[in-house]
Amino acid sequence: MSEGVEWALHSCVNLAWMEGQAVTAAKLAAIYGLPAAYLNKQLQALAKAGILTSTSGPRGGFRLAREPDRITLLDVVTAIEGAEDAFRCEQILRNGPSADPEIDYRRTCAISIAMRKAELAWRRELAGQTIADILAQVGRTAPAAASNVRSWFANVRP
Amino acid sequence: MSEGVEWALHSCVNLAWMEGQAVTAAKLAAIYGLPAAYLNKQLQALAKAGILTSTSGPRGGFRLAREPDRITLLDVVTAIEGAEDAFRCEQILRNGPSADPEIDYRRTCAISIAMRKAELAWRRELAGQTIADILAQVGRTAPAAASNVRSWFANVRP
DNA sequence: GAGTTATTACTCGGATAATCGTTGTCCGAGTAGGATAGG
DNA sequence: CCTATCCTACTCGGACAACGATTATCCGAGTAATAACTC
Repeated sequence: MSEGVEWALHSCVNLAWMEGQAVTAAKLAAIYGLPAAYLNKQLQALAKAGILTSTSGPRGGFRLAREPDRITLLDVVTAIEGAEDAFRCEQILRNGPSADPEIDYRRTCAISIAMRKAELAWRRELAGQTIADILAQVGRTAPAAASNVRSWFANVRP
Repeated sequence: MSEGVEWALHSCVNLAWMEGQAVTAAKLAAIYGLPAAYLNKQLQALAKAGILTSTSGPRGGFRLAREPDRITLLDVVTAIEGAEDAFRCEQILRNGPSADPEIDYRRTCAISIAMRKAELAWRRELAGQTIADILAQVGRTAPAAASNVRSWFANVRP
């Protein structure tokens, strides 16, 4: 899985803590020492997926497009990784001795079905967790994190 | 996910139908028109994981190392893809403003925990399905497949 | 002083390379079966 | 005819390239704040 997923999730959490204030890609990258231009690329993907909104020019940057409890982890992962399954059935049965050109083996092949079942379980788990859940969890285990991030963004050299 | 997973799973099913008779990598590849040398690589991984046994020389080949109901889909996927999680937490929090060198963020970071939870759901689903389950499912939907494969292996040019 | 305009610095956005993992290929080590020669 | 030895063909096993995706970088289009200028 792309490393950008981790960056995107942490960026969403940080943006949630900024409560609607726009933050530039450069600052979001600097907080963890990430390459700014590349993180920018990931944030663009999030914007294209409707998770973030972007504004250009001075005082511009990114902000969450909707409330944290409306953003699931699956939304973020799908925005970065794409919507297709990790296991993609190539229908190799079409070249086998029992092949039938009429059949769509992505729907009938027992292996494909079993793998898809596992993938759906994964997706269901991700869809059941939102950015708000992450915020709440961090609020319990590391209550200082939110204000630390806010003051860091306030004091960082522009 | 590597395409070799699909090949490995189908090969395991075909080997199960051969009931202990050794089949060469070349034949297993020819049945679906796959590159023989590359499939051989995947089968080696399965052998190293203890899922298959391999014998060299004439009349050699691969066979299942244990009964199909003792081989889970997770066993096969792990043998090909490796044991580490798809989402690997790089602990970027270590570079953040609230960093603590003592903390192992792979265990405490809320994002890491949430992603791991989804991954475990995926693994649980795969671990709950065996090659025998696939065989049973195919036996219901395409009863001719097993004998088709057996006669194909019997008649194929050596 | 207020409004308007030109400027300027800043930010995203997409186009462009570098790196790494997956995919694909090849040849050598080892083995088992069979042919062969001897008893 | 039986047995032991040699040989041959076959198969796995790991070492060696090619391709593609991910990772990383750079510069241009657009924008909003700012400063200057006019009335």
